[in-house]
Amino acid sequence: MAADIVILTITGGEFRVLLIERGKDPFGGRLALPGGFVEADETVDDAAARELFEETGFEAGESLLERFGVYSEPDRDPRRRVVSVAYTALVPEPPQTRAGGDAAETAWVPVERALEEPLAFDHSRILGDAVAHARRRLEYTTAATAFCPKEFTIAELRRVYEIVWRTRLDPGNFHRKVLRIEGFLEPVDGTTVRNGGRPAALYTAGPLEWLPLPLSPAR
Amino acid sequence: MAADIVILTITGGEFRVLLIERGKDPFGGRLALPGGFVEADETVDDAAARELFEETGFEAGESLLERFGVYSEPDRDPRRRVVSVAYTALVPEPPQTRAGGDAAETAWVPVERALEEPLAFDHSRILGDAVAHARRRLEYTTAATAFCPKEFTIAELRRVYEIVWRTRLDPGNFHRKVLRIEGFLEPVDGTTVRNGGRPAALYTAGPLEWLPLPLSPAR
DNA sequence: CCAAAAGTGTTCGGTCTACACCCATGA
DNA sequence: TCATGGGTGTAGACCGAACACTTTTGG
Repeated sequence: MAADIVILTITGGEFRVLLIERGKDPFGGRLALPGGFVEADETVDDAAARELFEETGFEAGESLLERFGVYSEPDRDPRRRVVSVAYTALVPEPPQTRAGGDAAETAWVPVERALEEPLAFDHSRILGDAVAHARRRLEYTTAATAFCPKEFTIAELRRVYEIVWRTRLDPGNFHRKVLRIEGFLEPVDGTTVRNGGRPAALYTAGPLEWLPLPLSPAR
Repeated sequence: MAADIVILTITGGEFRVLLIERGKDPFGGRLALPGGFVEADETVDDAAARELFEETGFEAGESLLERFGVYSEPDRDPRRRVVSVAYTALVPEPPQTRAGGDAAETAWVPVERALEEPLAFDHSRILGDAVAHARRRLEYTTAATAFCPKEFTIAELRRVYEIVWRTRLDPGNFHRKVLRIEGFLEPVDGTTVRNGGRPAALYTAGPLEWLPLPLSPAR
């Protein structure tokens, strides 16, 4: 039993995933997803949270950690049978990745590029499923706020959707649309000018999890 | 590694789940979800499909079989550690349950009642999660057609939503709403009067999986 | 003053709700 | 002919897209 984790973030205007360069065979030199075995006294969720912390320093509560798949083909690991539970973690900003633990090289790779590259094991398939899952989650749930810092502006939230969906959204309409959804955003005092222009109001994520209607580009 | 399966259907105007009375301890005499261990040469999905067939005679393709959870608390089975992957199967009509295999008693229990009753192991929690999952799936996907026979009328489909959501839907509006969603329903020749009144047109499920907008009761 | 980003107003067209009404069968 | 459920028409409320416009900052 193992937990593999697809850690996604947005930096430099790009949608990125954290990959590790494998040192040893099998697949030595290839990029792979972070992951590890489940210990005897922990749940699979615990193992995923532990793995996330080891790689990024984020506690589970500071990110959106969600199981999305189970990979159990008997020969997916050439050495022996390993059933893997796969998770996505949506994290706010790539704090410099800690080159600790396994001492392997880690890198935030743009998702587009990672999808083209052949990864170790069946990780290409897992990554593809994870990205599809994340895009759908943004559509139906409030998951997008997990990519933002604790306090964020509506425009920053909009940019998350624009980058993940590769679309353009009308700033004015988006503004009203998200504010009308009760429980999505909670206002906080203060404004910021960190994006230039007129000072923008700050918000935090509200308690709502499922959107009452999809936030998709159009109908 | 085990697969537990929450087999849901609609009969007699009620939302029901297939439960098995356990013969042996632990939890002898209690009701439990069907389930079994994963063999060395199969995937977890295979194990779930096999279990479904053993209990109901349905092939995986004739139902909507979906993984929705992983239960891995180290002490969830008092005998030894068992990590269980949980599935929902939405099936059309309860063909008489085959009292084969384990020779245990099986019963289609109304979901409301099953949720109140204490089940074996952590199966009450699994059932609760499964029902919540199924209700949400009906909202966002075309899953409801899995409860209908191969050819069904729009009113039959409407009744699925009404029963699972415990609501009333306007027949006329529902009719137009689902027909307008491209890929949801495909017309077939012929009509039926099996529900009385004016003959109703027949449809089959189309290729669409995710609805472009939630089919919820109202906004 | 200008550029840039935030946020508001307004118009137009489509969609949903509610409910009236017609249709096609069996009894 | 009536009861029953299938299906269509329609008016009004509501909502979303498009886009013009105002606001508030930094340079």
